[in-house]
Amino acid sequence: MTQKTHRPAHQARAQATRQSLLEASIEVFSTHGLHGGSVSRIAELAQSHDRMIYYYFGNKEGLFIAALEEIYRRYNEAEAAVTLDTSNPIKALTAAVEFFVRYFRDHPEFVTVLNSENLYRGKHISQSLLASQFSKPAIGLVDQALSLGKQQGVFRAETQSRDVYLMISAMGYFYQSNQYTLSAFLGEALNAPKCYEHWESFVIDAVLRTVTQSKKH
Amino acid sequence: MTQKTHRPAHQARAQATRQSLLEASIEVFSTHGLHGGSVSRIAELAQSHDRMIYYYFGNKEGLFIAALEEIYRRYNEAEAAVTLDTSNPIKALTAAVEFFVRYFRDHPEFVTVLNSENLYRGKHISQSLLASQFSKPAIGLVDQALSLGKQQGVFRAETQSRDVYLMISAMGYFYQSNQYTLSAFLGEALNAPKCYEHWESFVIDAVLRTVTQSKKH
Amino acid sequence: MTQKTHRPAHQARAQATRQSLLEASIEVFSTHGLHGGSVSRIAELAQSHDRMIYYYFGNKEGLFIAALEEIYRRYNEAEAAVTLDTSNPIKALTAAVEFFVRYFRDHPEFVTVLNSENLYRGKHISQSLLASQFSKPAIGLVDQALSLGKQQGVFRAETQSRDVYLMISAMGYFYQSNQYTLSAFLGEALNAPKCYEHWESFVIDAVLRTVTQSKKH
Amino acid sequence: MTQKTHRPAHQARAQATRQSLLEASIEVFSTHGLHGGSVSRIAELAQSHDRMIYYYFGNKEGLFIAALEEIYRRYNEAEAAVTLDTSNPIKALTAAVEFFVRYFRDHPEFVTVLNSENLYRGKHISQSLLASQFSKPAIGLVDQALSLGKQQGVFRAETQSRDVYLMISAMGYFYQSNQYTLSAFLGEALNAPKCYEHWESFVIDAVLRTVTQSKKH
DNA sequence: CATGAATGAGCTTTCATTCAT
DNA sequence: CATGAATGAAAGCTCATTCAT
Repeated sequence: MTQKTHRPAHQARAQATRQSLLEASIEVFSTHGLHGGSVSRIAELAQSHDRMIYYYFGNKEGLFIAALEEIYRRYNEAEAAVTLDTSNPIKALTAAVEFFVRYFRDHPEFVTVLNSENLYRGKHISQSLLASQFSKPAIGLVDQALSLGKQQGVFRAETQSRDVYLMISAMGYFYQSNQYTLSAFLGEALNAPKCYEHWESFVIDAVLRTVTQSKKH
Repeated sequence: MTQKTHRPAHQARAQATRQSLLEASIEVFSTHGLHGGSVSRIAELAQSHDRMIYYYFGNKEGLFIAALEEIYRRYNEAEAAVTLDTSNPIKALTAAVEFFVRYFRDHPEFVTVLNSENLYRGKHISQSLLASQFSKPAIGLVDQALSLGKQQGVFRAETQSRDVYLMISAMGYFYQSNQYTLSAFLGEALNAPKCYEHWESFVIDAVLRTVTQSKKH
Repeated sequence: MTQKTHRPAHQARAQATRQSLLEASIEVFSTHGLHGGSVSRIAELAQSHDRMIYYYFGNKEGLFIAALEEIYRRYNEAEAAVTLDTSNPIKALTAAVEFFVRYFRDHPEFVTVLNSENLYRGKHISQSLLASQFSKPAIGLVDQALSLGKQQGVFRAETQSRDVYLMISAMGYFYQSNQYTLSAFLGEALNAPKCYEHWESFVIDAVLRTVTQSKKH
Repeated sequence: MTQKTHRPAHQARAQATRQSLLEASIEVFSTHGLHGGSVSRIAELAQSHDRMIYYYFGNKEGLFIAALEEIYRRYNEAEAAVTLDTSNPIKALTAAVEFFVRYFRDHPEFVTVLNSENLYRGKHISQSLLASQFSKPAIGLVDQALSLGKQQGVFRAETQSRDVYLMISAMGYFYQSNQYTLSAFLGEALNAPKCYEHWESFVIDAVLRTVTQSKKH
């Protein structure tokens, strides 16, 4: 019994250490990549020790997998928190687009860590046991809005949720992911607020035009 | 003067060494990133020596800049080689989309090296003197097709080439760049030919619907 | 007093833990040496924890000393279990030789742990309090056989038990200890049964020829 | 041509670096074993840098293999330098025994490095390309003396060089290799000069008695 | 009696880079 | 134009050990 009274304090501290390492790893991996981010820098940022990374995550790769799972978890969590207007499919789809575009803009670490993972050909996500959990609900938001619109005859029946989800993701993700080369290429700073707003409305427009029933008569 | 007479042979060999190092660096940087790709591996792949990298490119960063410029040069070159059907704007835009989507698919090194550059916030492209050369013609293909369509009243006048270029790039690039995480996420292999074809036609459809004049009366 | 009543159960469990750690340490030290064998591997093999090693043996060196004492104890125990034919000195000496040669063959951990101890110049055995206990009876077996032979006038009087003991040990130990380099060196596998038998009979022959009274007239 | 005049100085220095690292490795490996001896300690002792070990020997294991080959080379060289009295087989065999016993005594690094190699089950010697070179001449000395004695009818015809070589090696090697545990065990310092001399004469006596034709009539 | 958490020093190895010829 | 030699910093990881329950 004495053990049980003591353990919580122990575990709380342990959990704090683990969490700060995980947090630090996301920060470091997202700014330097898997290879560029060193365990010592992560440990330092977490105000812990290299050794603890091996204690909690086995090795650097294990930490990267944990970081990957964590950013996916947050992504899903954020998506699950969105509630759409179920009466108006256009409003609903617009809200969905806004969510994705803004999520990528506000979470650059999601974008860069995923790029790292893709550089290594997805070898870590395939090792993750939690990955399958995340795969399901992801398209949910788009699917919801699309189904609604199809029912009401506003959206074309043949449109696939998967394609629209990819379209939205692509346009939101790419804009954030490649902002530096694009800015140099196009000669304008893509991260300027005005620029962002313009892009967001363009994406909304493009998506709606893509899924909406053409008005013929 | 005597030097000049036997320079050519020298220069040819030197150029070959330089070129093979550049080629090898694109290969290595694209598969391991800037940090993950080591100079010794590049030298080995080029069947040359580390020292030569410093001789020709100053340092690793200089080599990366050169690699970056090279893949951009090839990208522009490929784009310049495309000739559009100037009579039919829809055909022309379709051809442009096909070019971009296929270029990203067939040149994964372009995609991964650009991702590396964006991870480092575009610090190398901004150092490049040749970068400005590449910035101009890039949107040309899209602009050409779009202008044509606008003239003929097929495409909406308010559509901007920049936005459409970004849309096409995003959809082509993202599909290639994130194929590994997406495949895990969606539960299907995105690099399967059928999958590719489906996506390509979806992108064409989406782009056309986005730029086309709605048929009202 | 209450403590004493439930001690036995506690002690039995404790003894089991201690014993399994000791056993595991012999296994690990004998295959990896003192430096190469890590406490974590020992703890793992014993299905216990690193911490227990410090609890029971103070530190890694203490564990090594205990392992050393244990293999010596077993060696002495095995020797004490041998009973010689007291009527026939040649048979007795032959039996003694067989015991030693076979003991080294069947207990490679004895050989390798002793090699480790000698690498460190006997610094642990000199710290052992039990070491003196083991020193006495060791030569007993050889001494017994030799004395018998001397009494009967079969063995030369000037032969010293110590020298014959060393001779037997050397030939048995070296064959086992250096089997890998010797096998590479001689081009034949010394651990083959036939090879072993040949060597054993050669050792017996050499020892007997060394101690036996020359037949002069 | 200019290159050729410069190279020798280069190579001489390089050879010196390589040699000092090799020398230092023998020293360190022989006193601490393969695992216990660290590359940094070796580099320090050689007044060079860790990095140079990897430059010249690939890795730690490569250095160990080189060290192993070197001590074997020296052993063979020393043996090849011995010239036996070809007229007197007893003198010749005595000289051979003396050589081996003294070689092990005077070259403890040979003994300890070989012990290390045997701890690792000969995994390095089997990787060595030079190993086969050393295997041949090794028994030569014993074989020479033995053949001579057999010709003259002094030594028994059925005695095998291999067995006698092993016998001599075993008695010389074991005495040196296990001197620390034996000293503790027997209660006397085996490395005392008097002790050594006694053992040497005992070995000579034992070997001669083993191979000599019994005087029957 | 046992165990999770933490620690700091040390390990082997690889890195990008420079020197001398 | 090219190459062997050298360098110092830093990488990922494992080590034996101690602390606090």
